[in-house]
Amino acid sequence: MTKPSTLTRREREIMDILYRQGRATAHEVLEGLTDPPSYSAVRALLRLLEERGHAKHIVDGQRYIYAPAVARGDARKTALSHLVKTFFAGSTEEAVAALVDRSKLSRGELDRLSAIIDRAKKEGR
Amino acid sequence: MTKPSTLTRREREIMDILYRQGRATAHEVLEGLTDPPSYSAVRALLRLLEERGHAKHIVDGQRYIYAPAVARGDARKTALSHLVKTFFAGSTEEAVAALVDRSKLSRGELDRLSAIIDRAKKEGR
DNA sequence: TTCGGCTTGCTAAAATTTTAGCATGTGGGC
DNA sequence: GCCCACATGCTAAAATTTTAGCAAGCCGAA
Repeated sequence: MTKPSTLTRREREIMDILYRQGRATAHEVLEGLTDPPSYSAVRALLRLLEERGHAKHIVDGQRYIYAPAVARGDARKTALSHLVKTFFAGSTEEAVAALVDRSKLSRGELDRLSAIIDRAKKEGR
Repeated sequence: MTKPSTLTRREREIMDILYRQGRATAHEVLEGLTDPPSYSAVRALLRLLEERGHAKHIVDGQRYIYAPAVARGDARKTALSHLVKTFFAGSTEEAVAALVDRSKLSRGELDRLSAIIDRAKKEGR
C-alpha cells in the first residue's frame, strides 16, 4: 500500500522539472512549464514545495537554485515501484519487457542490457 | 515535451486504483483509497472522471463498474515514457538497469528477460 | 549616490477541487 | 403491494490550490 502522492497538480509539474533537470532557478522552472502562470506564482509554489519538504534550495549569489529534496536514486526507486505496481501488477519482468519493446534500442544498448542481466544472475547465484 | 497530466490529486489516486484493478465499483474504489472521503464524494469523482474522458463505465445490473478509458497498453506506454523522461534523462537502458537492480528477481525471471532481449536483438537485425 | 533590474517574501483574492447531503429510482423479500 | 437496502444524479458549500501584486533587499552601472 503506497501512500498516495501528496503533491498537487502544479506542484507535481514543478517537481517533474526539478527531477528532469536536477536543479533549476525559478525562471528555468517557469520556462519548463507548459501553460505557465506568472513568475510570481512559480516562486510561491517553489517556496511551498520547500516548506513541505519536497524541494530544497541553495543560494547562488543573489538567487535561489532549487533541487529535489530526495536523492535522485531514491526518487527513481519510488517512481519505479509505483509504476510497476500500478500498471504491471507488480511484475518487474513485464515492465522490462514493455520498456524494451517500447523504444527502438540500438544493438549496443541491447548488449549492455544483456550484460546487466547476466551480472544480476551471477550476483543472485 | 509531454503535456502535463491534467488529473487532480484525488482523480489520480482514483485512476491509479482503476489501472491497478482494471475495473472497480464505487465501493471498491472507496476501499482502495487511503484516507478516504465519503462514498458520495467518490461517486462524484468517478462521474467527473468519466465526463472528462478518463474513465468509462459499464452497467452491471443496478450498479456501475468503472474502468480506465484508455487501453491498458497505451496507459503503460504513456506512463513509462513519462517516467523514463523525467527520472532517467530519456535513457531506457538506465531505467531497465534500475528496474533489475531494484527487485530481487528469480533465476527464472532473469532468464526470461534475457530471452526478451535476445528476441529484440533478432528483430532489430 | 541614485537608478534600474534583478531577486525574494508575503498576502489576499480568484479559481478549482473536494466533499457531503438530499432527491430519486430500482429490485428483492416479506 | 410495500418497505428496505442499495444504487445513481445533482447541487452547493467547504477546503484547498493557484495566482497576481506589492514591499523590500541587493548589486552594478552611470
